[in-house]
Amino acid sequence: MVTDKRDPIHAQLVDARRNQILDAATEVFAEKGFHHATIKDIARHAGIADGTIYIYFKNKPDLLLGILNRVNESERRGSDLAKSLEGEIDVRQFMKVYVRHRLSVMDDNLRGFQAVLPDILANTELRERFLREVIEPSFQVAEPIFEQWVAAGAVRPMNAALALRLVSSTFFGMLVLRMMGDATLENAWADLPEVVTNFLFDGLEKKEPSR
Amino acid sequence: MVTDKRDPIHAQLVDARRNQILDAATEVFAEKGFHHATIKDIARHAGIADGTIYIYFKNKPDLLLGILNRVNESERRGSDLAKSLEGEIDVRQFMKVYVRHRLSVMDDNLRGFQAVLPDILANTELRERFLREVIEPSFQVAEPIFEQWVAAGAVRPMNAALALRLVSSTFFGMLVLRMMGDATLENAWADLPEVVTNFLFDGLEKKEPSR
Amino acid sequence: MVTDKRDPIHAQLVDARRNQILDAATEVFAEKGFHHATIKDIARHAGIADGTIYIYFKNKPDLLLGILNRVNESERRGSDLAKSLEGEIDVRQFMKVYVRHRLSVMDDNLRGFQAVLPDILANTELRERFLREVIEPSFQVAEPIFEQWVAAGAVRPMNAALALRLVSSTFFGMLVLRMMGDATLENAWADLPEVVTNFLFDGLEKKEPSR
Amino acid sequence: MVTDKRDPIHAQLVDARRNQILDAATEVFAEKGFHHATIKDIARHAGIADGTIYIYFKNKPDLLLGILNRVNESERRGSDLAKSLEGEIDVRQFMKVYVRHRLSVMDDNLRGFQAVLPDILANTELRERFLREVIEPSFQVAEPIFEQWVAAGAVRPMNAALALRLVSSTFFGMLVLRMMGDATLENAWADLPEVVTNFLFDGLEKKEPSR
DNA sequence: GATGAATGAGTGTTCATTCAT
DNA sequence: CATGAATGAACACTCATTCAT
Repeated sequence: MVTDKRDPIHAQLVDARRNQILDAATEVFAEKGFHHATIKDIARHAGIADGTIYIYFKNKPDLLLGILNRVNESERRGSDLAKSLEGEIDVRQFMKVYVRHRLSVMDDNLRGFQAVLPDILANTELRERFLREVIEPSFQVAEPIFEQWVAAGAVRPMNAALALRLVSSTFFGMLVLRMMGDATLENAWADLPEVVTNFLFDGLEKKEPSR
Repeated sequence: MVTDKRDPIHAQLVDARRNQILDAATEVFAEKGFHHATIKDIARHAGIADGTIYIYFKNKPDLLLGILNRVNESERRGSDLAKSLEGEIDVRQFMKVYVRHRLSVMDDNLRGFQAVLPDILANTELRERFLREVIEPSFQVAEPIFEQWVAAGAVRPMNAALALRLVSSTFFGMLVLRMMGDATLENAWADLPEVVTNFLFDGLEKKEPSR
Repeated sequence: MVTDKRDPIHAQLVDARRNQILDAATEVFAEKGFHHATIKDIARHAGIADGTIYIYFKNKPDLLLGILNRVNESERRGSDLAKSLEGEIDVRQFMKVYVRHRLSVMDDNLRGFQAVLPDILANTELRERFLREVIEPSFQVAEPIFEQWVAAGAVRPMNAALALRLVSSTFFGMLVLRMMGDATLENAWADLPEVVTNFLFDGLEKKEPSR
Repeated sequence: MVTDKRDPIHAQLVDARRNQILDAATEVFAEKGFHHATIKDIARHAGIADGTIYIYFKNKPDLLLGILNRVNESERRGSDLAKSLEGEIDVRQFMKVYVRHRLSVMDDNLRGFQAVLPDILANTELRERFLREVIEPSFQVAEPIFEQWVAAGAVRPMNAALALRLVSSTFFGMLVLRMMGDATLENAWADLPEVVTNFLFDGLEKKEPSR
C-alpha cells in the first residue's frame, strides 16, 4: 500500500498527532518552564515515546514555535473581529464586544501564554518574531479604526499610536498579572468586560458619564 | 592577621563584589536569558574566575534572587513615594508625580526586569515570591489611598482592588511592550507621564475634562 | 495461493530484491561510510520502505556482510583464474593476465571495497572473517604455484609465503591509494597491467631484462 | 594567582593532558573503531572524567584529528630522512635505510594507524586531507630523488610518478595486511628491510643480481 | 580570598528495529 | 509481502559546582 503524503486523511492524522504533542508541550512548559521541561516529560504527558516527537517536530525549540503559532492564530482572530466591526457607530458597544473577545481568548490560551511568554521575553529571536508577526499587525489593523473614531468625535483627539499602546498594555498587563496568580483578577474575570471597557473609556475620574 | 567578618570595611568590600557580580549577571541574563547564560559568561563579564562567584552566591538561581532583590528595592521606593504623598489633595498632581517616578524606575531597571521577569513568569516559586513580596504589598499600600480618594469624591466609586489591578496592569503592560522592543513606546517615553496620567484619569472618551 | 519457498521463480525474485538492496547499500556506504549511512538512506536509494530491508536482511551489519560476500565472490574468481593457469610455462605471461584480471576486479568493485574495507579494518570480527575467508585461501592457492615457479627456475629462490605477501601488498596498496583519490594512479589505470607486471618481476633496478 | 595562558609550564601541562587523552583514544579507537568507541570508554581508559576530554578537544572527531596529526608527525620524519639521504650514491643502501625507517615508523604507530585509517578511508573529508597533507607531500619529496637515480643510471627509466605509487603501495599494502592480522608478515617483520629492499629493486625474477 | 581544572549528572537527539495495517 | 509510524536504547555534549593550589 503506497500512501500519498498529500493524502488528506494522512494530513489529518499528522495534524492530530501534532496537536496532541503541542497540547502536552503546552501543559508541561506552562508548568515547569521551557528549560526545565524535558522531552521525556512531554512524551510521557502525550502518552508517546520520546522519538515520536521528533517525527513531528524538528527539535525542542520547534515545539515552542508550534505553540506560539497556535496562540498567534487565536490572537489574529482578535484583529479579524476588530476589522469585522469596523464602521460600527456605537464605539462603546464595539469596545465591549472586543474586550469580551480578547479576555476570552486570553482565558482560553492562558496555558499557552504561560508556556510561551517567558521565552518570548527571554529570547531575542522569538521576541522580534512575536513583535513583527502578532503585535504590530494588530496595531496596523487598529490604528485606522481608532483614527476614524477620533474623526467621528467619539474619542478625544490623541496620538493614535500611543493610545493603542496604552490599551494594549492594559491587556498585556492583565495577562501578566493573571499569570502571576493574582487572585482578585481571576475571581473578577466575569465582570471584567464591563469594568475594563469603562476604565478604558472613562478612566478613573469622577465625571458625568457621557451616557 | 585575622579579619573580623563584621568589619564594616570588609562588609563594604563584600557588597562591592556582590554588586559587581550582579551587574554582570544582569547584563548577561538580560542578553541571553537565565538558562542560556553560563556562569563562565558572567564571570568573564565581571572579570573574575568562575569559582569566585560561588564565594558570594550559593548557586546560579541565587544570582537571580540577588537581581530580583535589587529590582524590588527600586520598586519599593514607589510604594514609599505613594505613602509619602498620602494626604495630598490634588489627586491628578499626585498621579503625575507617581507615574513619572514609576516610569523612571522602569527605565532604570529595564535590564534588571529583562533579566528577571521571564523567569518570574516561568518559575512557580519565583512567581509566588514576587507576588507576595512585591506586588501585593504595593497593592496594600495603594488600596487605602485609593479608597480615600473615592471618599473624597476625587475618583468615581469603583471596586478599589480591581481598579488598582487595572492601573497596575497598564504599567506592567508598558514594561512588557518595551521589553518586546516596541519602538513607539520607547520614543515616546519622555511624554508618557503626561499621556499616561491623562489616560488613567480620563480614559479615551471625549468629554469636558474636569480641569 | 500458497507459494512454495523453494520455488525457483520465488528464489530469483528474492535474489533480485537482495541485489537491489545491496546495490543501494554499496552506494550509500561508499559515499557516507557504514555508520553515517542510515537505513532510511539505503531504503530511499533502493526505492523501497525501511521495513522491507529487514525482510531480506537480518540487520544493518548483515548488509555489510552481503556486500562483502559479493566482493569476495569476485575475488575468488581471481584464485580460480590462477588455478586455471597453473602449469602455464610462460610465467611473465601468466602474471600479465593475472594482474590485468585483478586490476579489473578492483576497478569493478571499487565502490564495494570503499563500502566494506573501512569496516573490515575497523572491526575485529569482519577483519578475521575477511582474512580467513578471502585472503588466506588465495594465498593457499598461490603458494604451490609460486613454489613450482621457483622449482622451475623461473623465479629466484625466496620465502614463498613472504613473496606472496609482498605481491599482495602491492595490490592492496594500489587499492588503498585509489580509494584515497590519488589521481596519478587513476589516470594510469590502463597502463598498469604492463607496468605492474614489470615492477613485480624486475623491480626498479636497471638490468638486462630477461626477455 | 593569575595564570598566564601562555605560561610554558601551563602549556606543558596542557600538552601532557592532551597526549594522555590521545593515547587513550588511540587505544580505544584501534580496539573498537571510531564509532563503537564511546567518550566514556576513552575517559575511563585515560582515568579521567568524560567532561575533561571536552576541555582539551572540541568534540569526538577532533580526537581523531589529534591522533592523525601525531601519526602525520611520525610520517613526516620519513620524508625528512629521505631528504637527508639525498645525494647518497649507493642507492640500494639508501633504500635499505629508508625501508627500515619506514617499517619501524609503521610498527611504532600501528595502533595509531588502526585508529585512524578506517575513518580516513570512510570519510571523504579526512581522505582528502590525508592525501593533500601527508601522501602528496611525501611524493613531492621523493620524485626528484627518484629522477636523480634514473639520471644516474642506478634505476631503469620509468615513469617516476607511477614508480613512486607502486613503491608506496607496497608499503601501504603491508600496513593493511598487518592491520588485518596476517601472522606471516608480523613474524617476518625483522627480516623485512632486507627482503623488501630486494623485492623493490630486483623484483621476483631470477637474474644475475647487479651486486 | 581567588583561581580554573576537573567532575559527572542530566538531556536533546538519532536511528536501527519492530509490527499493526 | 510491503509499508512507515512508533519505539526507546544509546550517546555526545554541556555546564553548575567543587576543591586543591
